[in-house]
Amino acid sequence: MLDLRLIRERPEGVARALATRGGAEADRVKHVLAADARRRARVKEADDLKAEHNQASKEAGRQYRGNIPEDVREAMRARSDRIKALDDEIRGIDEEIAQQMLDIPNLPHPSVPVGASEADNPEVRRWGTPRDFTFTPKAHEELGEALGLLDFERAAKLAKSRFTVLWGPAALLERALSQFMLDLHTREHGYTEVWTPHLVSGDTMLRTGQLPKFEEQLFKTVEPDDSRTLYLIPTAEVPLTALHGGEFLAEATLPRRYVAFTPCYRREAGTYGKDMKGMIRQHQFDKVELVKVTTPAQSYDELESMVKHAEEVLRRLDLPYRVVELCTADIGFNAAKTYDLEVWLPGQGKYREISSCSNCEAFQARRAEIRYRPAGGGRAEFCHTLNGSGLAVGRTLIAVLENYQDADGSVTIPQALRPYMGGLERLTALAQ
RNA sequence: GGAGGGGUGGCCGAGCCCGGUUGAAGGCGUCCGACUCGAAAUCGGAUAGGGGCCCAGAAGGUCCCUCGGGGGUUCAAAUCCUCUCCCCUCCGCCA
Repeated sequence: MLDLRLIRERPEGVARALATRGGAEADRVKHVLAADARRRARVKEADDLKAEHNQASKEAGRQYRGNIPEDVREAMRARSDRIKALDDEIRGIDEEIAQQMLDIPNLPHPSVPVGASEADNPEVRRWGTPRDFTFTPKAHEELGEALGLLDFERAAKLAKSRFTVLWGPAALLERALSQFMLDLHTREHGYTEVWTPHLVSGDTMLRTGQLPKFEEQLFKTVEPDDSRTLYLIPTAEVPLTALHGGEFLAEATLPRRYVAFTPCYRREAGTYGKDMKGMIRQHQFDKVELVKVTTPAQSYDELESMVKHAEEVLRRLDLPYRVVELCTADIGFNAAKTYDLEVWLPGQGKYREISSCSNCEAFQARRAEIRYRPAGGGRAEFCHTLNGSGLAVGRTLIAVLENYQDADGSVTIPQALRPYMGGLERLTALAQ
């Protein structure tokens, strides 16, 4: 959520910045502005009336000691009713404003390149050299199925498409990757590991910006009675960021650096036909997620280091990748600035997203009311929140399969993972 | 599922039976000052959040709202009624 005060003070600037994202949200600024003006007029009216009423009420109590004459009562009741009516009206306007505000995306940071589509995302750097294959590298789904390790048919039988069953060493590889990443981030990068609920309330989803706008992307529970429905998390960003919702953090305890391994559940509505083969785009996938809660002053330094932390995973696995900066048209709803990590997939012959690291500035903190108290005293301020994949485990598994495949269809296990796989050096066809 | 207890300011905790002078005692924490070479201890003071208006703005002033959330009673509600959410304890059940 944006700061309403900012909209009030610099409406054209906000509208202009929003327009670079390409959506129609800039128009909402006008509506908010108009509603806000109406609201303030009503609030003033109501407040004046309340001041009068409170004063009179106190005096009446003191003066009549409980025996208030009927005519005085009558007058007071009338005023009380008028106040109630005004409050109702204000509440209506508040809802109108909130509804608009909740759908307005974050403002891109001034450094974010203006662009019209993902084609305008500039490459920041590249690491590693794609391997020179002496044979035609296979796509992971072909490779995995041939080895009997990836099973899409049975997954579809169990659930539907966009699910995968991992057999034997592939399941182990998924687990090894997860643990490798967690160890790296907790032991070397200073993150605290957190285990959270995977089902969260609608309020939590609202706080981190998933609701109300992206409801169709979420899986949710169906409750037998009228009790609250819960949503399956689409990313651990949700529970990790909302962790400190409504809290005041001491500045000395910032930045908070959290890492969580969780499954992620996404409906992938509107992506029919996209990435239908293999396990690139799934309804369920594992991810090691990094989240930071910082002060505004250090949030952009923290973004740079977070990207480095995610990159380190790929470096240790010796997987070629590049870093791109998302342009205004491509950054997500919550983000002010985002870097994507794209790993080289020989089977597709291109770089594919494997991590996305964003600084959301105060956008989520304002929704979730995550504040900090400045060290030198003074009023509490909203924190800045950041999140990044470190990394998407399923896609990392794909990258390992494709980059480490050999001519005979087997796959070499990267050195860094062997300790996590009982010393296993190679994936070969699973006999069964 | 049954029975009971509770949700108050950054934190802890009183107030609720007997509605008004309590936006809220006390403690902790934090900040400022004194003392000190410095610190601790001690002493003095300050310290909820949000919103409106005045002010160019800050400072400051003033008013309004908020005692889990909604609704109600009342001139007046943290205090009474009601619905609801959450937490805790005991019993039962299940893992």
